[in-house]
Amino acid sequence: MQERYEPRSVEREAQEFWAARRSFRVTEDAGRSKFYCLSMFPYPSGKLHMGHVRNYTIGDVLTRYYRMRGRNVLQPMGWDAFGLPAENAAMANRVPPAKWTRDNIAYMKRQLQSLGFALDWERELATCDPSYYRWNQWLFTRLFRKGVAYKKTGVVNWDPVDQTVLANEQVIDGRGWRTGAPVEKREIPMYFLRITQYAEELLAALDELPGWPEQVKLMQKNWIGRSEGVRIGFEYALENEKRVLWVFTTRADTLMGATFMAVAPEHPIAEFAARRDAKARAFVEECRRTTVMEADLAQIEKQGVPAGIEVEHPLTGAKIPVWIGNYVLMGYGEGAVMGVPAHDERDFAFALKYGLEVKQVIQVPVPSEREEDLEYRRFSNTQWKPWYEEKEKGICVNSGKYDGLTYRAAVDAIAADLGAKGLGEKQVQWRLRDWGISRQRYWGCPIPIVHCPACGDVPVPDAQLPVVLPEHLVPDGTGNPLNKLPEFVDTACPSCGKPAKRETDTMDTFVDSSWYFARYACPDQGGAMIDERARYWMPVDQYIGGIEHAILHLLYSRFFQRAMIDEGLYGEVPAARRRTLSEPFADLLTQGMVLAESYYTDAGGRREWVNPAEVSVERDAKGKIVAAKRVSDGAAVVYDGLGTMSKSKNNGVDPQALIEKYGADTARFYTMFASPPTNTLEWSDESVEGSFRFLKRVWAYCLKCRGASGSSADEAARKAARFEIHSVLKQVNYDIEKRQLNTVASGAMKILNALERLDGFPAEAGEGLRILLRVLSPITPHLAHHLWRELGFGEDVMQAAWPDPDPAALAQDEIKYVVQVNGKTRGTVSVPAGLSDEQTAKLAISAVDKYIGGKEVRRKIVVPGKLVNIVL
RNA sequence: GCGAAGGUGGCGGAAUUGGUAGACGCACCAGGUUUAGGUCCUGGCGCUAACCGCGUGUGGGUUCGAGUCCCACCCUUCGCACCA
Repeated sequence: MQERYEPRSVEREAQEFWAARRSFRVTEDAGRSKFYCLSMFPYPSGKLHMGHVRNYTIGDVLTRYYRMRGRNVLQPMGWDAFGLPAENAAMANRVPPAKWTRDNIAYMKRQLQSLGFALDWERELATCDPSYYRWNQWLFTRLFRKGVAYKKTGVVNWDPVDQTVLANEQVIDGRGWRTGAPVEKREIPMYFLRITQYAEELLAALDELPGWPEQVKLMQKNWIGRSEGVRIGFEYALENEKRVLWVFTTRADTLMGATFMAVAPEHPIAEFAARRDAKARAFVEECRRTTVMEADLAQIEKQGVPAGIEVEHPLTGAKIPVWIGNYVLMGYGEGAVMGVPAHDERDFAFALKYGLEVKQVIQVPVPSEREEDLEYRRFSNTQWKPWYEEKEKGICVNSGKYDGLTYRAAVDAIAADLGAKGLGEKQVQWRLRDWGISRQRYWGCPIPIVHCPACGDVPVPDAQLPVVLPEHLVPDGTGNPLNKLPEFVDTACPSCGKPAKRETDTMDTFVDSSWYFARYACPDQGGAMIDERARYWMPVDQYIGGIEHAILHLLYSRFFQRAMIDEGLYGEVPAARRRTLSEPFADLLTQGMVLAESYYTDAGGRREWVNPAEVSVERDAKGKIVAAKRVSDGAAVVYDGLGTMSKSKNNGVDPQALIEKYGADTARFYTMFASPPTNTLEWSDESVEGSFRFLKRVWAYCLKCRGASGSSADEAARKAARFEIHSVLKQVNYDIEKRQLNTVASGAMKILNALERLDGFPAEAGEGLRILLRVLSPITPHLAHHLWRELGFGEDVMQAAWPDPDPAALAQDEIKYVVQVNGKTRGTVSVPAGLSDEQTAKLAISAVDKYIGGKEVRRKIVVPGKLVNIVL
């Protein structure tokens, strides 16, 4: 055994051992309980970052732990390989995206392997391979024929100079990121997936996902956004034709207070008004230009113009003016609202600006005296407070036959009356919209549709799949290069055989990642999307990834899983199994971000970012940071706080450099030890050093232990050491099940501390060391593997069973009690096991005699095995 | 604005059901080995001059006993945001 711990050779040797034995290959085994442990697959951006290391280490620790617990564990890896960065890199370097992507995959795969993850590489997949994406296409054609996929026009960001579609993140301050040209909204035909068909189920099933963080479930709930209300029709006449303007409201009880209508600028009425009236046209035009991002909308002042139309109140027959309002969203409800200024904050602001009537129809119990209500009172000449500032909904007033009704009763009555006239019904509205999957991009999965002048949009038949993406193209920033490739575009109609044009749009890359987890079960399956092996492995038992995917990726995957089940891809699924199988990820762990400090030098207002590794800090006697400077030249640097690692702030830590300096095991140990998995991790080079120091101490202890035997430790000391080690082990086993991996790492440290306190190497030391190496093996697998063999404990620590504490070791002859007087801790006392509470209390009183000082003992509280509280 | 999570030493963080607050580590201090430095080893380390004092964001409460439970408030972070 080497004197010094040399991670490089230890890790190479262990990795060769695993490779030679194909240690991580897994097959289906009906006789064993399966555990599918999955980390979100990476986008092959070039090289691994610390977030990857953290993510994959968490997954690997759990994988190795459950393996040692006897489960049949699958942990695969693959590549989310389509996407925009490859096109950008291609433009910058004039390299085809395919080559750039595959080079990156090769490099990052070596990095992952150097970290020693227990991955079954025989299941590796990349979404840019035709063998993978053909099944995107295959499923799409199925869904298209069923109507779950369909075509309609959708709004995109259009760069008029490059003649190309921009992603939201490519629009900066309303301008194209490359050209600086003002971005336009443009309507183009797109393909959609009818995720709304599953809205009800996707929402309801969230309540049956105990393994998901509440936060994520809530975000999904809000995203799906179910609300109950009433759809109300307002009749009007236009060009001698009777029409109805429909609105949706959750507050039908305020219908009697509607004094105007507001429609979205994209609403047919607005478009009609724009054709007829110059002012309306100008307003609609301006709205189209102003913004693409919906979030900005909230900041803009409410504005509108009259549409020149009046509608009829469905209950009173009163004439109500219609306005075009910039605050009305076309994409929600009917794209039109009834304006009830007295009881809606937005309607009120709008009415205030344009002098529209305010009519109170709800009475709220407690009048408000608050300052901000005064203006309102002056305006409306009433003595009450707008309902939206109240928690209660109030009762109807000024509402004729509805006066006195509460919210629920009023909504029911009004809905019934509207229903009788055919001008309203109760309705459930969803915020969730259908998923537009068309991307006017080259580096993605081609949408398998052929446009035929005679037959229309024809899905490509199975026999002609996959529609292979040509890989030699280099985009130049002026639109999708597929459009300029006649051999791709020009084809024959699969239906009639006449000349036709192939669709050149590709799919949103979220499609690729919505089912990859199922494909890992059977990546070699050439004849089907998935096979019976997916039935064995699905659902994923533990999914691990970033919170940034809390909504889209996870929601789309939940949708896809259901669509795939409904397509019969999992065969006949009994109802009970359907519930568990529909949710692709039974347990979800969202790991926190990796943060680092950033520093800059300030030379005349110009910041130069200095890498934290090049900064030395000065501390006072208590360890507080008082100053910082750059090591190379002593220049003073300014601390800029913690943030995500980024190139712009020059505060990144390169995993590769870390591995080269300390080894993979230190990188793994540190990322586990520094912080609980779900918290942010604040990077500290000194703390990395501390983790390395611990691994060196483990090595040194094993080195000493190896040749030695015998001990001067007495029986009590040996027993105490054994008690401590097994106590720590009990805690470790509890912690790992609850995914608190930082305390698992510190538990390993505690075991080593206990071993080092023990003189010599009695049998208890050997036992403790076996426990230590097994506890360490998921976190630092190379080190544990090497030492396990060096000490002759066995051939392969991974094959050893995970340790459980020995109840005999945890049994004590004497129990230490904490003694409190009046609730304050005043000492401890050792009590032989098996004494009565009364006897224990007597011993406790004698131990803290001087705090009692002859006063009367009024009560004695004994918590068995823990403490005694003497109340005077 | 709405929603969620969280405030514990100089720092990261521990503390199953209320039961010795600060485990484990970093930083810092002292000593030792080596000595050019680092490595390595030993000890100390919430505040306080000290205590039988004070301490888990602030103020109340429940309890023999509160970081943990209840009420009110303050602050931070994250998510959503004109969704009718």
